[in-house]
Amino acid sequence: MEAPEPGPEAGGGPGGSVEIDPDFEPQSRPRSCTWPLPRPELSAAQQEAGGPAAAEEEGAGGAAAAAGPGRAEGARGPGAAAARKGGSRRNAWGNQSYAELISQAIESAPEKRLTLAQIYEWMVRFVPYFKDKGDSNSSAGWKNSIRHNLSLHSKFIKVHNEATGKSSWWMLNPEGGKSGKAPRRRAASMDNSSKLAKVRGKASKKKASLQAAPEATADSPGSQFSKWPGSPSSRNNEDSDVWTSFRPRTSSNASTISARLSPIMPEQDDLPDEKLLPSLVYSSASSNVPPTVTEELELIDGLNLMSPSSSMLPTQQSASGGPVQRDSSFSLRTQNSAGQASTFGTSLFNPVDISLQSSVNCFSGPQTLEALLTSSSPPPSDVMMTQVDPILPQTGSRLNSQTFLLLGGQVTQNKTSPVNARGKPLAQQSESIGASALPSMLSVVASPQNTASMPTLKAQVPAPTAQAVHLGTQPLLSSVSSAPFGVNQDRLPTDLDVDMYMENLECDVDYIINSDLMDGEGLDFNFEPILSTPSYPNTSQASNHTWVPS
DNA sequence: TTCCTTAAACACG
DNA sequence: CGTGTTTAAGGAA
Repeated sequence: MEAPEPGPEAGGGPGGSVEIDPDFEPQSRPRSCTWPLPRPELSAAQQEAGGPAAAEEEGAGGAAAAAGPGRAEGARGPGAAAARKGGSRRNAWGNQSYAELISQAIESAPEKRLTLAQIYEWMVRFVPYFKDKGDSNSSAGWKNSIRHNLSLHSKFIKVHNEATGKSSWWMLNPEGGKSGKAPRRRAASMDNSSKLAKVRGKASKKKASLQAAPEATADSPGSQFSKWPGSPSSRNNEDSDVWTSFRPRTSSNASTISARLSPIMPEQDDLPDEKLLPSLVYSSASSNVPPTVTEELELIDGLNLMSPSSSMLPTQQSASGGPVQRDSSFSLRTQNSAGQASTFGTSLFNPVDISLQSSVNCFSGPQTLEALLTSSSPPPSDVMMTQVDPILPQTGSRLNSQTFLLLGGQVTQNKTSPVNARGKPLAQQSESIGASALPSMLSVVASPQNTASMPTLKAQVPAPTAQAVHLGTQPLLSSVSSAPFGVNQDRLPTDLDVDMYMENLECDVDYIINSDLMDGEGLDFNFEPILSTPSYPNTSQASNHTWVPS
């Protein structure tokens, strides 16, 4: 039924269109990277094939056609065709599974979060196979599959997004459970890895119709804990709403935790199970954050978040972009904006990119997170600074934690909720704060460079999680190695050196690596390019990139 | 067997 | 209607 897709892609018309390359990254992406991401399968596929995207498409096309019709068989049917090539394309679009594609999509987003619609968009834009069928109309089965994958795998987490009124954000679970299962290891080490080890109980079974407990539908916004009591950071809470609501994914691994904790009562009873909780707890331990929150924080934290609302650093983007329309996220083609052309990547995802992430310790309060996550609203939209640069070679490990902690900590306090007076006062505020406060902290940190120097701080913070610092991310600059910080530097405290930046960057990278690849297990794929690719190919997504998937 | 895709039913706003 | 969740089935490695 929904396979009407016709032949568009397959045959016909498309012939010409074929190359999406040009398509998706017309000019905008050149350096910046709209979606910082690497082409999904292109690289891989191409690599193998060696060539011609066209071929790919064609193959795909054919496959596509087939796919529609026959359920399962469709999938592979085409495969044969593909197979002929190198023998690898599993699906019409390449080797990657939906889950992988989704991951890439999310990864590619500046903030690592995307709405369902955006994910679709991404698919359409980057994966040749879907290119033709994207858009509107027939929601091909692929969309269904996307949804299915999102829900199914614990590797994806859903974050409530109320600002846009759209659907929730989908993010990658730091430790995610790769596939729907696999409890993997729980973090034994307290370093940072703990994250949530989810265990998948899998007891789901039927939901029957209603009897399902309330928790089943965690949809309820955060009614229960959204407000979690006693917000530690009570300082601000004007907007506290629901922010990330974990998706309980009942049957999935996540469910475990969520089921247990989230369902109700953030109270302390959550400790029943020795296994999971501990992990969660650790993070929150220091603060009073309710378990639930903790969890979230953790997750989020892992991904990237920022610290308290104010923590942001100065940014510059705002200048150029000026008014970024946050909500317009969809306007993919926002290139128009005054020259910014940040490409839709930005816009697509969401203009607002936060920036700094803090670790849990900061406890910045849900609100913050919320804000950030939901980002659409009052967040410091403009803040952004570094971004992940592909370059940074080594891995710095995590010394930054302190840095970041510092920032976080202090900032946290400072901040408050000024709310905006104008439109995006926050930004301003942050700026100010950033300017004044940060510098000092930074300087402090900077000097030492090592952890050793700051015992105190460290002590304060439990820091296991502190790994992530990650500052904003903005494609805009994407300065990458070339002139990256120039801009930022302006605004940033002079105290810092490039090194600092580097460190930050490192963090990013490192962090990313950790989070994304961390397990390494199955993921070797993609994003790496980002990191590894030293220079952006600009448009060339087609060639180069040799990261081989294993 | 397990992983993955596809399809579809069902709930929710 | 779009989102999300979940179950089921078939195919491939």
